[in-house]
Amino acid sequence: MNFTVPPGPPRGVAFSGLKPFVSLPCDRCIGRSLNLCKPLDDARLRRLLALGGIRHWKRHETLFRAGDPMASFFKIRKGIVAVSRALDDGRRQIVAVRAPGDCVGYLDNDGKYAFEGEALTDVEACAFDRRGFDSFAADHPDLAAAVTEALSSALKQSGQAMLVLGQLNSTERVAHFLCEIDALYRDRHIAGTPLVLHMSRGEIGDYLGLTIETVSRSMGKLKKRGIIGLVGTDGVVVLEGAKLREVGKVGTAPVSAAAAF
Amino acid sequence: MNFTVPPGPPRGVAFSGLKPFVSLPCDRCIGRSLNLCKPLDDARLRRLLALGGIRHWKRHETLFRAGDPMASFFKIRKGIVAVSRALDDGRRQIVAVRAPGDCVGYLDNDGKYAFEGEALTDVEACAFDRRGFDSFAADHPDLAAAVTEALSSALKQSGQAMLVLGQLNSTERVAHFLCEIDALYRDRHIAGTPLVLHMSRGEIGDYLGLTIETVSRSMGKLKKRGIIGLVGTDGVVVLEGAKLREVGKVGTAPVSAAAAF
DNA sequence: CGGGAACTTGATCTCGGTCAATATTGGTGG
DNA sequence: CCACCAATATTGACCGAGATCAAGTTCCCG
Repeated sequence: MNFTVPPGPPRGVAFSGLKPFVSLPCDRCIGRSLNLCKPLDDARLRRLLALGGIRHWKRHETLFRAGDPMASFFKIRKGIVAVSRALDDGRRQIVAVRAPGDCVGYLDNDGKYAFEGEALTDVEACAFDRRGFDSFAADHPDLAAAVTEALSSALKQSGQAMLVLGQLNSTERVAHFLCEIDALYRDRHIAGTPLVLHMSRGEIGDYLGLTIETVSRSMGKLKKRGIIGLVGTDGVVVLEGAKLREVGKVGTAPVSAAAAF
Repeated sequence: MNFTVPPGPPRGVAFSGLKPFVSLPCDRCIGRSLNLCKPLDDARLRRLLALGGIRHWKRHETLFRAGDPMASFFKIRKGIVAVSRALDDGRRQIVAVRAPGDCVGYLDNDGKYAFEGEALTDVEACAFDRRGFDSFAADHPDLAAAVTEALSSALKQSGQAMLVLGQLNSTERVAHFLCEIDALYRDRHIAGTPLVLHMSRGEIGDYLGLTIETVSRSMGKLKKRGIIGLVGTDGVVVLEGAKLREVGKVGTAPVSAAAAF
């Protein structure tokens, strides 16, 4: 899979393909997801759409790789993406889990992707040429403000994540994680009962700075305490939401939508 | 100390007081620090300056408190500021260390500061009314782009910090910290020999998710290996920079200037 | 100098990592 | 639909890095 390949279908198809992208209530248009008050008008919409094309990835495929030259960033339409950073020796840290409406692959170091993006599920995303988008945003203050808002939101989340990694013990971390995912999926209307994590124990471990075994044991503790139930290998039923939030030290601050990374 | 008090001296004084802020080569004007290519022209400069006033804090004083209603954010002129987040039970995580040229107190949740800002040294900073700044930036695309750049930079740093907290062991973390501070102070031209940390072992611990004792022991290990020397309680001589970066898993990605938080 | 705060050092304990089975699970093909 | 199997998760035993508790020791600032 090579992300530098010209993205997806030809223009006409891309455009019609993008249509539900901006009209379906359950999905999110670029405007809404970036917290603009009003939808983009036709001319602006057309221009913006011309920048992007829809592409697909299967679970475990890479959307973008740290260090590779950046061409475009991605707005997730369907599926979950893990944004991560790795060391030479194999250790890796997932720094964010992103869902439909979010943008990923926006951050660069000197024209190279700063992080790695991996599909946690099958993913459908819209690729936007970074340069084109930036110059477009430069002419549209409200869009630029939306980008600022998204970045601010991501930065607040990162601060919270640092608190989790630096201060919480293993069970607290797992509880926090479950609350976070629950809130995220709820916000994007992809939550079901039970909650489907779409992440293996190993991936959760890479997010929380824990091993597979510790994640498993912490889940077990929460289950034994009657706070959650486990369904299969990927499903979680939150039985005692308040208790779970208490254990996970989840404050009242809401998860904000459409963060970039 | 109440940060909602009208900031600093009267207008005229504030303006003349701000003058060196934009002209001294060792300090940084708002334009340069935000990575604008050109200095702000006179009219814009005047307008922007009208928004801010200079204020001072002593070591350990609070610039802004999480949850308090946000009035203004702060651009550091002198000194070091720790941005942090705390739990009810006293645990706290320093999420960033900021230096002259950086902005702090920019992030809010629903009009309330999202983080806490504490002076690690005596601090001089320029307070800008957030609302006024935002509306000003809305009319000046290059300034908005600079804000985006600063936020992006901070977000990349946060990702790196998550890797440190989640994956590195105690000695690696301390080595990484020393490299980071060294690079930061160098970038802002406040580095000397030896390097003066301006942070107690406890503060370093709150930044790295370690205890005072572990920070001390890790420093001792690095000293015993001949990688650093310790001068007094706050001074560090980097004897083997390459080795230190290797231990701290410091990549080639540069520390970028003027991050916001 | 003198005294209090900060740092270092040592002894012990504990949580989470590591290594090693064992058990589930979910996907596949008969 | 069921049996099988490879992948994943769970569980157990043990170990070690870092936390905790407790003295010393150094440093800095009046």
